[in-house]
Amino acid sequence: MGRKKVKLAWITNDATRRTTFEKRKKGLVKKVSELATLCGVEACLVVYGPQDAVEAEPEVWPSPAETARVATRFNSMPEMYRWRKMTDQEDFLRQRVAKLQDQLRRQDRESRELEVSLFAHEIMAGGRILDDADLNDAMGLMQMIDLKLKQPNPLKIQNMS
Amino acid sequence: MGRKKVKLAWITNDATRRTTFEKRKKGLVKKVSELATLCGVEACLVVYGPQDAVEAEPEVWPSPAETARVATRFNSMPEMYRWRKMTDQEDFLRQRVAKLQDQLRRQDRESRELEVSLFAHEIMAGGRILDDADLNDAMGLMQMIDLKLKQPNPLKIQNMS
DNA sequence: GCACCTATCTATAATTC
DNA sequence: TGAATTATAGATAGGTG
Repeated sequence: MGRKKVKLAWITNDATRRTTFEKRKKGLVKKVSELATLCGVEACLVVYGPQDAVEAEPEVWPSPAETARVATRFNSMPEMYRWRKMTDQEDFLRQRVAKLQDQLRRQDRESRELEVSLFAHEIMAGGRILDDADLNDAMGLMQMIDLKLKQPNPLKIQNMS
Repeated sequence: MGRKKVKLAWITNDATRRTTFEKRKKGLVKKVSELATLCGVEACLVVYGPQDAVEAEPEVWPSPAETARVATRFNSMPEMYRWRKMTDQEDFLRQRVAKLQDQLRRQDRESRELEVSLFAHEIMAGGRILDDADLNDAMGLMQMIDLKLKQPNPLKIQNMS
């Protein structure tokens, strides 16, 4: 995407490599955020600076808290590629959710998706004061979790962390 | 980058959104790998599929093992150190969140129930089955939310995981 | 739905200030 | 040294079979 085609190999020139790094890192963050927004999916990106750099802080998207959450979720699923099968319970939940999602789409799809995103982000990021309405959301979630806990669960997966 | 300029917002059309998701995810993986090669840096990318998808397998680069390593490295960093350089992303998130909060306030009781269900689904979609430890974590989260509710906004970011 | 196509839009390499 | 500028390579939205 520039004046010349670039060979896909380590850039030996220090200045060029550093410039390229900063430019592409920025573009990458933008792309990841776009994907998350456009498609409403969860994603995270971690880019460490050069090893020789004094500041070894990584560029992260989205916020570190969110990233840590996604990363933890990833790490806690050593057998993640076997999640095809699901319990009757989970199936039921998915059906219900699917139905709910249909309703969502009929009403106010856009805003609703954004709301869910907001709620998840906010709860995890913990960056602001939650109002009563939010508390209700959280309470509702807690009830659901609690309910699920109290039901027999035939497919118990170990959590590594 | 196509026939038309795309609005940076959730794509409502299911087919379009899915196509875009697959295309961009692929492009993103390529970009991340290029950055790592060209600049000799460590980086990782995790992209989850739509929450309503049955297969909850995330797209991961580099290999899952490598990603887990980078993610672990990230998670093991001291908290404050991690937060330092996130100003831009945080501001971005906050702006988005502020806008979303407005919409959130307009929701009626019924829609709230749907949101909670969807949020719960997001958790379930990860394939996790909550156990007692998870419940305790959630309870802790709730306490924290409650605390925040009763205190003036400290504008302090905290890690809840 | 999926693979391929290509007009356009973006990202960015090289260059300039 | 770094912030613009510009020319191109690259990514991709909408279309086709």
